[in-house]
Amino acid sequence: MNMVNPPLPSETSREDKIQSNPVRLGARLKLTRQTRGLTLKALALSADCSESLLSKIENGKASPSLPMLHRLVQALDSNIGWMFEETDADEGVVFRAGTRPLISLDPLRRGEGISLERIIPYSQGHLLQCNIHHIDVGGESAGPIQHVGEEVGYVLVGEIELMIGDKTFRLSAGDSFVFNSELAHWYRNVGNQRASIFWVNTPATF
Amino acid sequence: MNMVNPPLPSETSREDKIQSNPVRLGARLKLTRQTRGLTLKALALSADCSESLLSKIENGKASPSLPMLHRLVQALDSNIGWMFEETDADEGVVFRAGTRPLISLDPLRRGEGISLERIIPYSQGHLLQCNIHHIDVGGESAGPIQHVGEEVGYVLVGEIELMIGDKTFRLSAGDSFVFNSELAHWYRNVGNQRASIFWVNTPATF
DNA sequence: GGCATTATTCAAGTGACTTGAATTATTGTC
DNA sequence: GACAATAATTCAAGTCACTTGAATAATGCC
Repeated sequence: MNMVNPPLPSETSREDKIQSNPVRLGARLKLTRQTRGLTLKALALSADCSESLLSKIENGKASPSLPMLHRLVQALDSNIGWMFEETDADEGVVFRAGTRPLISLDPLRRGEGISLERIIPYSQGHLLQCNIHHIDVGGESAGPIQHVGEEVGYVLVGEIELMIGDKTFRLSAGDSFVFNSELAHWYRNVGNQRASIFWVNTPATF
Repeated sequence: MNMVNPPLPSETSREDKIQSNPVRLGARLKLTRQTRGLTLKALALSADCSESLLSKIENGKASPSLPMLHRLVQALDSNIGWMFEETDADEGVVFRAGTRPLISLDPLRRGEGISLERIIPYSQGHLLQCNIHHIDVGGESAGPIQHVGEEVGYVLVGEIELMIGDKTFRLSAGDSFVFNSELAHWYRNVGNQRASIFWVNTPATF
């Protein structure tokens, strides 16, 4: 190695050290927050920290302390483990039935008796969000998150009542729907068995 | 009808008169602008008007003069006609199983023994494309159309072989996949019954 | 303890968009 | 053609989500 020109000490090294991990963690946190339709302010409030700190964490300019991270994932109704989960964003991913990550949602935020089965893993670089919504008998979604974008779905099994805007539909297995995400929407299992909906939507950040 | 309490004259009526058409035109314009990735400022610049006017037009608070509208669609590389075209894009659309338009595809272009069932009607103004691919026994897709974007799918019934990039997967009912549209992809029915795949992809203009 | 490092906050700044009052065109009516 | 009425357009100010930088509080290491 050239002794006259030793490796630059500052510049990148500092940034890199900060970013090596945090940049991915940050991105994951951001994506999670956006998926939940939360603003920095809102998350900051429920995780009890400042808006600006969140901004820095999400952009890899700071890495949260463990207690902080814990409060964050809690507020996001996620868990620390899978913030670090490895995923392959740009090669194809195939998931077998029954092997997909299952997420139980905060009833207050997302609804009663609903769990999501992830079709598209959380990782950077995905354009779409896709989950199978499993709705227990009598379960229903909470207040809708309204955002720009579009939603498509297909009822795999069960009987549900779906409200889009001011209209109500009763859907059975095999029925499908599309609507603009800005329309208020809400659903409920009205059958006597667990219902499943294959649901795709464009992210809030569009 | 009660003559003592005639319908309220002002309040809503004025708003409604303004909004009746423009609100939809505005929404359409906004969607188009967003699809093009333009900001209000940018569009205002190239259509030679003020940012605030655009905001009002998009929100149905004003309706553009014809010259103005012309400059707008020109800047958006669209045309006035389809700004007024009827689509079910803005209200939700529900399709019952078995009532969806079925399209048999040109074997040369799309493949042998494949027909598509439209989940999202083929009208402009939709962000997503979505179809159920029905593949006859032994049927297979033709050369893939490669474009930027993302694809998600879910095997509803049957056994298929799916190639993504340089990998091959054998999928059964309930399995799902996601991949970047730029990767070459191809599929084939390898079972002994008709196979169906619920398939969503982002348009090229994403 | 003292010192460097880094997490965290506060306050100010930016960019995209919205709103309201003021101005300019358009339109209809006599 | 003139005169209101009405609505299109602009300017300036306001809001909202987010980012940045300097200041402060923790933390860990010697």
